[in-house]
Amino acid sequence: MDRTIVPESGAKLRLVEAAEELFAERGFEAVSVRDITKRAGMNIASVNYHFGSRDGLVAGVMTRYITPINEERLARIEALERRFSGKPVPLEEILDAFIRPLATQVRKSEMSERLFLKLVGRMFGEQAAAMPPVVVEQFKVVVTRFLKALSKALPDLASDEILWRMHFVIGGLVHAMAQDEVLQRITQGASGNPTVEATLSRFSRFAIAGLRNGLNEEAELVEEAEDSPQATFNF
Amino acid sequence: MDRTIVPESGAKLRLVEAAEELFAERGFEAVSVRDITKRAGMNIASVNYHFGSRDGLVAGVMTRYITPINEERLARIEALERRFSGKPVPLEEILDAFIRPLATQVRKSEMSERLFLKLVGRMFGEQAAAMPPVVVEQFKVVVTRFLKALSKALPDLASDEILWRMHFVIGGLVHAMAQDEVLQRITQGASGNPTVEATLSRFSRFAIAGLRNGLNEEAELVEEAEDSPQATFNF
DNA sequence: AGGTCCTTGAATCGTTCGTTTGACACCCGC
DNA sequence: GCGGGTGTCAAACGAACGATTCAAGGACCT
Repeated sequence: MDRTIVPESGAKLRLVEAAEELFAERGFEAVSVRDITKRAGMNIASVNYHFGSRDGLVAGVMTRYITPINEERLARIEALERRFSGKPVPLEEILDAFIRPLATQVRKSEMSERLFLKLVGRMFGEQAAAMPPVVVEQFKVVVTRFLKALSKALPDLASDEILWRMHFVIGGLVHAMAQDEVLQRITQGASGNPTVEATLSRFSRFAIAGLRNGLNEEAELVEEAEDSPQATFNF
Repeated sequence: MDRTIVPESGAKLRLVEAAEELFAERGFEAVSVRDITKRAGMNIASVNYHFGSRDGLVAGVMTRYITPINEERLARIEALERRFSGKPVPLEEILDAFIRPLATQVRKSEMSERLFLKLVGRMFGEQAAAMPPVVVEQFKVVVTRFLKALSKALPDLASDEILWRMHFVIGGLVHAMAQDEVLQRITQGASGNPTVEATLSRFSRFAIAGLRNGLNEEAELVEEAEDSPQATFNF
């Protein structure tokens, strides 16, 4: 028994693939090992044999999907910093390096686009606390790296503020990915069936504006009252 | 037995209050009726007696918290439209009418600020599908009403696009509320312990910029390639 | 052919879950 | 003072859960 996280043997692979689909469809907590092994056409004991426990399988699924995304993020941001050789990388490029890996990895997946995005979205929405330490550590590296790049791109913003805005960005991203049926229900299907590319593109434009908020603007339209900017959130 | 949604009798109230705290702390699915009745100091059967089922209690909790928020949202947007008498309401005011009720209702709550926001955040993040029909219907009204106001405030934006951006806004809001420990962990506590007001204020500024993106801008800094704006999300 | 290791099979473990039951106490109007 | 709701109680229900057990299979090497 090799209890490696990323599966290679056929049996482990079949289990993760069955688990992925079910997790994406119903959520992590609503799927039992019996559901998973049934879909995979395997015995109930196989999960515990190959992954040690149900949590081990969950960790395997998460690692399998988040690791390549974060690796591509790091590769992209490093390439950008090399390309701009010390100079600040434009905000658009940084955010692109953060979001685009979701689109490129979805193409490599066996799952449909919709299920893939739901799965990744659910990982943050429901199971942020259950992420395997390897993934958490990797995510810390990603955040640190991107924070540094963002600080150079937005020199007038405190790093606290950048972190907050990144937090909002991630939230919108996760929500948009995992809760698409909310939008479908509210709009009664008026928004069509957008592709992953289109949705992420739409989101990118939204997020960039939010990240850059308050900078590089003429402030000619913001008729805000400037008094007590901290005591109220009336802008 | 009165199986009304919003509790009035002492016993029902004690149950919802105990349930609220536990749901906020651990999430909806991780709390059993035994946990709830134990904290409330009541018998296991009391949940089924007073609410019909565990789901009935969940619905009661949701209704109790979301209903006043949505009612205040509607009251605020109607007051704004009256005040501006047909003219477009400024975007800042609209978003304020959407977000501020979270802050005003949190003050009326018995729970701590942090738990309250986590609870409301979890309702959308985990349990969007389990919302009682009353709340869903009310939320549709809110969305419709705010969409109309936003369409007038952002006349150059298609209503599809506005809906998408509202979706992103709600996602960021939910994520910021429910997943605050993610930020805490990543920043290692460097961001301090912000108040609800400060967090919502910070978020409002972010969201307004995202909503207004592409409009009222000089576009002097956006060095985007204008070709094939749909096929890629590289801006 | 025999032996070893890896993998699967069916059955079952103990636990926890939401829910139900039936007895018991209380209160209040007739 | 007495019957009929109303609420609470301990106890138990059946179902589902993750995990474990142990025997049997099967591949591979000597």
